[in-house]
Amino acid sequence: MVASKRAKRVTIADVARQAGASVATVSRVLNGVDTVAPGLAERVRAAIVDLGYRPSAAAQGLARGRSGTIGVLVPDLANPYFHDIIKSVSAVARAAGSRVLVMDSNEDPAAERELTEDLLRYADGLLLCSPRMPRADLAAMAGRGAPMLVTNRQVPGLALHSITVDFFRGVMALCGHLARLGHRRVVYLEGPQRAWANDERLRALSGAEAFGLDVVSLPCGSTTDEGYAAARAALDSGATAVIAYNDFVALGVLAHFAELGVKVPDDMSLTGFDEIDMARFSAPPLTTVAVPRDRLGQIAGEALGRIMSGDEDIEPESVPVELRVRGSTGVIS
Amino acid sequence: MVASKRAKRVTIADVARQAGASVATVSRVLNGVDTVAPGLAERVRAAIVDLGYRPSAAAQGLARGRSGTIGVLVPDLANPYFHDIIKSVSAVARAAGSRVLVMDSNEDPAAERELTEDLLRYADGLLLCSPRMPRADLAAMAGRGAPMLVTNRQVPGLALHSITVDFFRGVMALCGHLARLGHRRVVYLEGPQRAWANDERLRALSGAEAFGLDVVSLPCGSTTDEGYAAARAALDSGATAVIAYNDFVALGVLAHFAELGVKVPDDMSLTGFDEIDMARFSAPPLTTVAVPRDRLGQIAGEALGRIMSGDEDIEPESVPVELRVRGSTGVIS
DNA sequence: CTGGAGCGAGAAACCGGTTTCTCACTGTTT
DNA sequence: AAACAGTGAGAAACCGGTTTCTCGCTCCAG
Repeated sequence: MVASKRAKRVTIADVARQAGASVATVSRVLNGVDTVAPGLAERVRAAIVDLGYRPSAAAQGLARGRSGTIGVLVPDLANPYFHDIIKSVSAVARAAGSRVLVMDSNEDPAAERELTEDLLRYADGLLLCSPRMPRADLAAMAGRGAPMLVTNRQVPGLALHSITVDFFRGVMALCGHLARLGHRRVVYLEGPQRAWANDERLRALSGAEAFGLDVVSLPCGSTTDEGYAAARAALDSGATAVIAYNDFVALGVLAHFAELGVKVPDDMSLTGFDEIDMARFSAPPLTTVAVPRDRLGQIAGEALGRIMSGDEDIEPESVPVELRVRGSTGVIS
Repeated sequence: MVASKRAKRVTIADVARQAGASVATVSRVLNGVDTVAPGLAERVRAAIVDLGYRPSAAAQGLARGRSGTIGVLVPDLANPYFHDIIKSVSAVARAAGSRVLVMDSNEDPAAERELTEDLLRYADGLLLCSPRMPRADLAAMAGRGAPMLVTNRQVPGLALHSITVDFFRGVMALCGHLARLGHRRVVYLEGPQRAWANDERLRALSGAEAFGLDVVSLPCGSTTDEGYAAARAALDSGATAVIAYNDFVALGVLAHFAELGVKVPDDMSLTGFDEIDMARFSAPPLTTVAVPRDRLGQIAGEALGRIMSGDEDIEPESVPVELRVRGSTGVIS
C-alpha cells in the first residue's frame, strides 16, 4: 500500500470481534478474572498479541475511577536531594501497580500551587516535597480532600500528613561537634528563604549559645555558585567555622577558599548538610550530616499508599539524621 | 455534621444543575467557546468556583482523544545530564498546554522497554533519552507508530526521529588539545557499555592516531565512585593524560589522584565531558566539553511537538559541543 | 423427571467529559 | 406578512474501557 492509513487506535472492541468474544470477556481476560473458559481466553490473548492491542490509560482511568498515577512535586529536579526520594517512591508505587508523575516547580511558589492543582486532576495521590508555597495555599490544597502527603514541612495547626527530616537534631549535632573542637564564633550560610529546612536550621542555631557558640547568619542559597559567592563574606565575619546550608554551598565555599589560600580546616572549619556523593571526594572531604533520603522516600511512598487506601491514621514521622565527621572540620589553630 | 461523607467527585453535571444550564454549556464555558450568553457564562463560572469543580483528566483525555501529557524516559534521574533536558522539554510542553511525565529506567534495558510500552498508553508523545535498549526493542517501539523522538542514539537503518549531540567532534577536540600540549599516550575511561555516547567516544578515539596519540581504553563507568576506583589503573597505564567518560568520572579520578599525591596537571592531565556545574569548582578546574543540554532539550521538545502534530518531516539534528580548556590539562613535564 | 444451584459469557449501564446535531427563537429581507 | 438566515443552547452520541445484571446452559439432588 502506498500510504499507510493513519493507524486508528486498536480498541477492545476490535479484539473482541477478532476473537469472537464480547468486550466484557476481553476485559476479564485482561484483568485476570478467571471465570473465562481456557480456550476462549487463549483466543482473546492471541487476538491481543495479533492486533498489538494496548488498553487506553484514559478509558481505564475513567472506568476504574483512578488513574494508577501518583504525583510527586519537587521544587527543583536538579537537586539530588530529591532523586533518591523520587526513586524510592517510584519503587514503592511500581510495586503497587502505579506510576509516578514527577513535576518540577522551579522553586516558584506560585507555579507550585498551580501544578499542585493540576496534578490533583491527574493523580490518585500526591506527594509534595519540601513545598515552598504559603501556608494559605497549602491549607487550600489540603482542604481539597485528596490523598496528599507533604515532606519536609510542618505547618502548625494544619491537618496534613507529613514526613520530615530531623534537621533540628542534625544542626545540633554540628554545633556540638564544632563546640567540642573549640570553636566559639561560627557563621551560618542561609538556604532558600521559604524553605522549612532553612527555618529549622535557624531554629536550632538560635539555641546554639547553649554550646557556647556565637552564631551569625548570612543570606546565601542552595547552590554551589551561591556558596562560592558567599565565601568572602563568611571569611570577613570573623568566624572560625562555616556551617553551610547544604553540601553544594559548602563545596562552593571550599572552592573559593582554595583560591583565596584559606586552608580548611586549619584556617577555617566547614560543614555541609545532606551528604551528597561528592561530599566524600572533595579535598578535604566534607564533615556533613547524612540524611537518609531513600528511607524518607520509602516511608513517604508507603504512607501515601496507606492514605490512598483510606487510612486516615498516619502519624507524622521524623526520620533521624547522622553526623559524618570528615576532614573539613578541625580544632582551631 | 459528624462524619463528612466521602466527598463524591464534583462532576460537570453538578455544575450544570447548579447553574441551571446544560453540561454542553458548561463545557463550552470551560473551553472558551464564545457562543454562550454572558449572563449564563457568569452563572456557570460562579457555580464552578462555588462547587470547587475541577474537570477529570481521565474523562477529558478520553473525550478529546489525547491526554495532554508527553512522556520522557531517562536512564537515570540522578544524572544531571538529563535535568536540563527535562526542564527544557517541560517548558516547551507547558507552553503548548501539556505536562511531562518523567520516568527513570535505572539503566535497565529491560525496564526501559517495559516503561516505554507503558508510557505509550498514557502519553501523546514520547521522548526517549539516551535509550540503552537493544536495537530490536527500539525497532519494535518505533514500529508502534506513536509520536516518538530519541536523543543521543542513532540506529542505522531504523526510521526513528533523533536529536543527538556531536560527541564525536567533542572527543576530537579533546584529542587535538592534548596532542598540542605534547601528550602521546592517553588513557580513556569508558562509560556504560550500552550507551551510544560511549560508542561515539570510542569511535572518535579510534581515529586519534591521526593526532599522534596512542589511546588505551579501560572499563570504568559513569559515576564519581567508578572514577575513583579506576584512577589507580589509569595511573598504571603509563599514559600522561586521562580522558574520562564524563565529569563525574573525572572528579572521582581527581579525588583519588589527590590522595595519591599525583599532581594535576603537572604529573597527569585530566579531561571530563558534559560540563556539569561542579567542573568549575574542582581544584584544578576541569578541562571538559560543554554540551548545550538546555538547547538539546529545547530542540527535542519542539521537534516532538511537530511530530505530534503530524509533521513527519523532522530531520535528524546534531547539536554542536564546545571545548572548555581549564586547569586540569597542561604540557607534559 | 424436575427444580434449583452454579457458572460462563454477553448486553448494557456507567465513568465524566467533548462535540455534533437539532431546534426554538430572533431579526432581516422582499 | 411570510420566508429565511443566524444564533444560542439543550439533547444525545461518543470516547474506550469496567462492572453489574441477566440469561442460558450444565450438573446434581430430591
